[in-house]
Amino acid sequence: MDAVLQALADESRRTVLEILRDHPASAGELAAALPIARPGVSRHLRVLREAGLVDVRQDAQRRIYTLRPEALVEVDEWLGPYRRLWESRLDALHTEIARGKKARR
Amino acid sequence: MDAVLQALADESRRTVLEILRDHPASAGELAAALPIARPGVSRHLRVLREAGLVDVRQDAQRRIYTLRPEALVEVDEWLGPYRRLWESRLDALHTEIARGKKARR
DNA sequence: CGGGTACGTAACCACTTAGGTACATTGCTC
DNA sequence: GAGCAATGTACCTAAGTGGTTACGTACCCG
Repeated sequence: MDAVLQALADESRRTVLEILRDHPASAGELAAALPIARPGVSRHLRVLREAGLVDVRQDAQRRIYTLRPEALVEVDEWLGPYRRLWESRLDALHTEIARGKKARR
Repeated sequence: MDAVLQALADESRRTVLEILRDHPASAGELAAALPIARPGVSRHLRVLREAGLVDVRQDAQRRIYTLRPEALVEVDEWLGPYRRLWESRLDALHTEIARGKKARR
């Protein structure tokens, strides 16, 4: 969990994920899509790899990265207890609005 | 979003949120629950405040912090497109398992 | 085998961050 | 107003992070 959130805290890494959400991509492709140089991207990819957010497969000289969305399940689960809270708040808000409408009649 | 994820990347700050999930707490209480000194906690709280994750209310000398779970809606929304992916993967896995069972008969 | 391609890693620098100690501030109480 | 309690801020230091350039390595192709 910690590794995943740590990885997500950097925008460049989130961008990588967004690209991989569409299709697998080589390290070079990803580097081309980011405003930083290749070695930096390489390190970003390492972080994502170690956090379990991506998989790599080798194709001759190229390394093809693919998304492993399962890793985000952890975040989703962490969110669970908070989700209940904000949902009940939203419910309260809706009730309030409904009451407001009634009162305004 | 960035501010929120940045805040969540630190474990101490997540711990603060977990405490506040149960009940509002003063800065002092939170400091007592963490392994770091009060000034550090104060700074963590500032990050959380600026990310919109907590609210503060003043009660004499004390500052009472309360959770603002709505801020996490952003994370939940960001997760959306990935959730679809991992859910479809899990579906595929279940299908695979079902097929395996059939084959083993 | 020589050369080009696609990566990753090492070394280095600038900047940020987390923690601690010391101090300032605010508000109650006597 | 003096004194104590609760908290935030300033300042310092150690450690981590992101970026770059230079270099090493594996692989295909002629």
